[in-house]
Amino acid sequence: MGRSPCCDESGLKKGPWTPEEDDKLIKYIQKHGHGSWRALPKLAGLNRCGKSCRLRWTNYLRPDIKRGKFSQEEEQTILNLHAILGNKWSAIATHLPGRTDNEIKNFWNTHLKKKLIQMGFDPMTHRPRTDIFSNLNNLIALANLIENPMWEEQAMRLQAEAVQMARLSQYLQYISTTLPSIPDITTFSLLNSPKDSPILTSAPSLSYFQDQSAPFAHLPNLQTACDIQASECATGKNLAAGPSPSSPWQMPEDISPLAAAAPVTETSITNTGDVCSSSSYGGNQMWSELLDDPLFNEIA
DNA sequence: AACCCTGCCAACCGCCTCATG
DNA sequence: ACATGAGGCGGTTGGCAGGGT
Repeated sequence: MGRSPCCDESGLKKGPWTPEEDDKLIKYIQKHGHGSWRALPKLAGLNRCGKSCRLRWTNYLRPDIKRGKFSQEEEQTILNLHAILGNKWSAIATHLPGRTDNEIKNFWNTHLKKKLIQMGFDPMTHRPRTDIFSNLNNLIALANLIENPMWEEQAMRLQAEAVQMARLSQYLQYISTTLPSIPDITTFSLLNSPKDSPILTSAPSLSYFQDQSAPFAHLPNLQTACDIQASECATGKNLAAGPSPSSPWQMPEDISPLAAAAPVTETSITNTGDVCSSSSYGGNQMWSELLDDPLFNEIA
């Protein structure tokens, strides 16, 4: 127990790594493997603590690391997994080959968290924020739309089309990527260590995804709303790529909520009375939550 | 040109878990 | 059962780069 003393040792170099140090570390590990990280710095001729070497290797020097911008797909996966796992960056990283937990954590903190907040979602719970200020834009948009039925009609139509495309995409993705492992619930169970997994501590059943306690249970169900048959997707078999169609994040690239972040608050509000409205950003449920919010009632 | 602000990301810190004796 | 060390993890920070004034 207790913290590792290695970094407290004086005389060891800290801060950014030089190319020479990188070179030494790479050459040593390529030749001998990392073995004991604690012993490695001495053996490799580095004036660093083992922890620093390990971090440098796992986060930067490892040959299988994928660098550069996160793809839309990766972004989607992170959102989906974060909704289930929370800040379990290492668990999330296992589903993004070539990405490190540190990189994902940074990406989350600098990009995705902000996007969720901008969209009116709580980045921790992935639920619509119900405080009045975070929904102020939604309220304003709603007020505008009430006075503009033409726009509403247009938006409803567009959104219905988008939802159909999303479902089709999910279905294709499901067929192409997940079909070989249909009975394999490990897609989900892998998301977490066994002791933490709600799946494994309860009966490992697909019914989990329909359970109200499931992470996405609070989110709108596209299937019932829009009468599109893709029930297979609803089982959440392709969770890493998209937990279930009930997730607001489960969208193809071109119409992902993030890609469409700006119009979302408006289009989703537009359809508050439409059967398809729940397909984005919480839809009816989001508004019922908002309207049920004591703060809202107090102001009203 | 100089300064300030903001965003980004590599690296560090401190705690936790696990393995071992 | 307990103590200890090593590795792993998530949160935080420091410094750089780029943009704005």
